[in-house]
Amino acid sequence: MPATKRAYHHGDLRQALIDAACETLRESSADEFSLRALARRVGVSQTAPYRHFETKNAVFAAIAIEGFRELAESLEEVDDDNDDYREQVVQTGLVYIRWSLANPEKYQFFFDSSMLDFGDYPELQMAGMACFEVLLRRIRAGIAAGVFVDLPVEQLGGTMWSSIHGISSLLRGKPDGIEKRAGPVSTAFDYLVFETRTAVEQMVAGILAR
Amino acid sequence: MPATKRAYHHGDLRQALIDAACETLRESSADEFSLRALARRVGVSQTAPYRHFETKNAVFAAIAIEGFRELAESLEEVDDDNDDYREQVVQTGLVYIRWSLANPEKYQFFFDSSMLDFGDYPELQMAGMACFEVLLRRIRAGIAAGVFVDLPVEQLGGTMWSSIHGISSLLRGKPDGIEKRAGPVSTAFDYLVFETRTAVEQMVAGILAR
DNA sequence: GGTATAATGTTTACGTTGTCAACATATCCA
DNA sequence: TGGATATGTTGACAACGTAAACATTATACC
Repeated sequence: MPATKRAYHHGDLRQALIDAACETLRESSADEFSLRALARRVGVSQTAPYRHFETKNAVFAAIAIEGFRELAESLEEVDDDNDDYREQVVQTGLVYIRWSLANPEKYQFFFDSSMLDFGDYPELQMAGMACFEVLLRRIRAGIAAGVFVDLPVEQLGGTMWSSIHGISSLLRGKPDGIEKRAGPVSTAFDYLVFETRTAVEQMVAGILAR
Repeated sequence: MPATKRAYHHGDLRQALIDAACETLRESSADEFSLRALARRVGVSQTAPYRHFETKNAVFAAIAIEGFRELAESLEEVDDDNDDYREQVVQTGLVYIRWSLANPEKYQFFFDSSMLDFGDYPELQMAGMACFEVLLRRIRAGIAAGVFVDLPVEQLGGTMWSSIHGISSLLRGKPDGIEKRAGPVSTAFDYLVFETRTAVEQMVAGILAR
């Protein structure tokens, strides 16, 4: 199937829908998102999307899957060709947070069960696990090297992922850079200003061998 | 306005709507929530809710406000009439997590900007801040006592709140008790089993004076 | 190459939703 | 007591998710 547009058949409607959906979700919130408006935006009939997605939520699932894969790629780019496991995990956290803030339209579906039931999308589960594995791998190396406390990697991984996700979640919607950035998502919480890097370092400090 | 039901006027429709909405939200997800169904459930006409809430989202805001106040109450119940500030903060975290898991229908709105723009509801901002203040107060005491690192309380508070929220968020929807509990929200992540208390202790360890 | 069949698109239709306007009834205060 | 105000109902509208029936294009096999 060539990439050129045809009059009737689109060419790659599925990906076009995902891309347009992401654009829409950058402009307005997910609960105002409409499949019909998406179809209009792409220039197809209102039921055309149903040839590629079973339901509206399946579009969200596809976006989340794409997101997990892109995030995994970003996490892989962190240099782990050295012995500073502490710094590796700090960097992994910072890249995670940076990515989540740069791609909120995808990240919002990662852990929001009100929109998406992961159980309905096995591919989504796999993509999420693969992403998490990158973090686990680095923590595992750090445990083996005696840098982190000698507990099951799942325990330390759970602590770290929770913490990092917590920051991403609370910072969502904030406009400034992440080096110095307002706290929770609401403007009312703006008096709570903290440095992201320091926060991540404190989180990692919690799992260091003592 | 007496509490008895009248034929035409309800008595306390506003609270009845909030309560029924919470029940509904325990049974199904927020994106299937319908104002009309809510009205039906309470036994009033489909536009009656508009005498008490400007929009559907205002119902969510009211639920979140009620939630923040209840959570603040729970957090206050933690014993802080002692000098063990580390344990105080650990307990605060555990109570927070426990409450969030026991009241997911309210907690889901606390930081989900796709459902709720805090900027639209100043009362919601205030309620959230009041909640967070309880944690800040205990951290502040710990800093003064030299138990936690000497950094701005907003910094440590940000780290702790993010971390704790992260756990709550990832554990949402899990059925088991929190002492030993599966990880992220999806079943696919169930291989990631970690102990909540240990995780919170590790998080607090990250802000201890060294 | 020509044709059956599958893939992909459109039109039409239905029931539900959020919300507005107009109207009805109950409560409260002068 | 009566008029203002709070609170309820009825009816209407446009938008939505999605199913069914139909149209067009691509593909696979002879």
